[in-house]
Amino acid sequence: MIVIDYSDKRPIYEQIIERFRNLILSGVLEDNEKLPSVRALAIELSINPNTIQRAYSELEREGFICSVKGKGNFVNLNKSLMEVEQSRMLQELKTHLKKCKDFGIDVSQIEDCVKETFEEVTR
Amino acid sequence: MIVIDYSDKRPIYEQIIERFRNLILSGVLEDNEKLPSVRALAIELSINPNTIQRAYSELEREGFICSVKGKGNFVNLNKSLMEVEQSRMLQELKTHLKKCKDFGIDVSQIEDCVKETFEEVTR
Amino acid sequence: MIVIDYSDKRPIYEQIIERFRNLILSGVLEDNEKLPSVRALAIELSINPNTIQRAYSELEREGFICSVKGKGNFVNLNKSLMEVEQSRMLQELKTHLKKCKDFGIDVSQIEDCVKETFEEVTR
Amino acid sequence: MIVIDYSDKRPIYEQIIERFRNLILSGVLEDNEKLPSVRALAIELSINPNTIQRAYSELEREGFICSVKGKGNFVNLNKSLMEVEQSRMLQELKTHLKKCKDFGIDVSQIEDCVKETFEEVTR
DNA sequence: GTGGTCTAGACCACG
DNA sequence: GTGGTCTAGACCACC
Repeated sequence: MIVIDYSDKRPIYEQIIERFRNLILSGVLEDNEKLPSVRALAIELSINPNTIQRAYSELEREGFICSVKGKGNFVNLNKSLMEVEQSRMLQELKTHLKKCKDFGIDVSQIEDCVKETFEEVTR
Repeated sequence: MIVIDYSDKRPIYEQIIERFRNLILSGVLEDNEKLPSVRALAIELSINPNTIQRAYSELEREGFICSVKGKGNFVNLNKSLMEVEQSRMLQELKTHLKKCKDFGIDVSQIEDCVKETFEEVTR
Repeated sequence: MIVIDYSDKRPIYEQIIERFRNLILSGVLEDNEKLPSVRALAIELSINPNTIQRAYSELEREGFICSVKGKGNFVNLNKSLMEVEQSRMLQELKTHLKKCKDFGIDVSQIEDCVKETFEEVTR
Repeated sequence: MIVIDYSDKRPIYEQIIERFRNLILSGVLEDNEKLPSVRALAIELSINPNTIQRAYSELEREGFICSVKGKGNFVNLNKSLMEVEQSRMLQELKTHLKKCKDFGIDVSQIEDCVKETFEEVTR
């Protein structure tokens, strides 16, 4: 479920955070579903439990999961969170597009990209 | 011309690199144009000259500028470099679009974004 | 009567203790009134009976309830306990007010707060 | 400047956070002032640098300080932050007052408390 | 068993 | 010298 890319320059805990965020927002992990325990995941990924702990804490702070002492960590999906996240992504996309424009990339190339990505849905 | 954002978590030298790269690729800095000297820029931004030096070295390594001993650093724009950069950006865009799709963002919203950005060109 | 808030970071048993303390001190639960049995409450809240037991034990130790073997747990309201509790709350309030002052909050704002809260009594 | 209370049940890092928050919001630490370095403070308080680091990270996340790699941590006071914090405190106060009311504490006692606290200002 | 905190000590990137 | 990340191993409270 989770893969660590050691060639990635970002810290491990951040990779884990992003991965879970995606799994939750894309619906792979359902609401209230239990996440692997701190220790179990640490062993599975052969990394230190502290690193997992840190990732989970951050995810809880962001409202993606809910951690209950003695019980575990649970997915905490709520609509408003998804909306916030989506608008954040669109904002990022705009910045990116602006940069593409500045670099002289043509609209048609962008549109091809979009088509290509979203046609995969119909497959 | 160059602004440092201390709230930005990226290292200063990287901010400078990205800024120059953009200025060059977007055509604001013309081919063979002289860049500010290491010392002058360091004073202007009130940062360590080593940091500027590091940015310039990296830019030279990437082929964006050309450093001439005793004379200064000069923009070194060449076509193939631009093409490489453009294809890199499109690749990044694809990754981003894929993520948008996973998060349930609609194609129409993306298309609106694209239109919005590129209509600014005609203004 | 009792609600558990899993997003609350305090342990469950403490939430239960506080809730009962409030119910007793505010007079909702009358003197000598019988509390729900450990097992019944555990089932109702779908939590471990041990947790309820721990809360009841603590409440007994503090003198708020009285546990009678084979019969159940009963509210044990006595005047001195209320006075102790009230002075503790006033002490807490003072600490809080001190902090408000340090943060530059004006007296008038505090007074408005007080009025607002206690006017509700007359409704 | 910072004192750790080991009898306090809250974690050390939280005590440090709260202390700095107060020092900043009450104006003892001025804007852009440099905080003690992670290691220096750790030695001074004879605790682990990681614990200080955690406190500083949290303070940065909350927007109270700004940490710059290789330079240090700096106070980052902005008005909106203070307003948010003040309204948060008033909200807390309301909750507290509500509880006092429920426990049968008289308005006059509260008002005495308020007077007592704010008269100290004129001393 | 679970999560949460802390220590000790190491390594890295940055300025 | 600065902050940031990670590991190893420990202890605690909770359920």
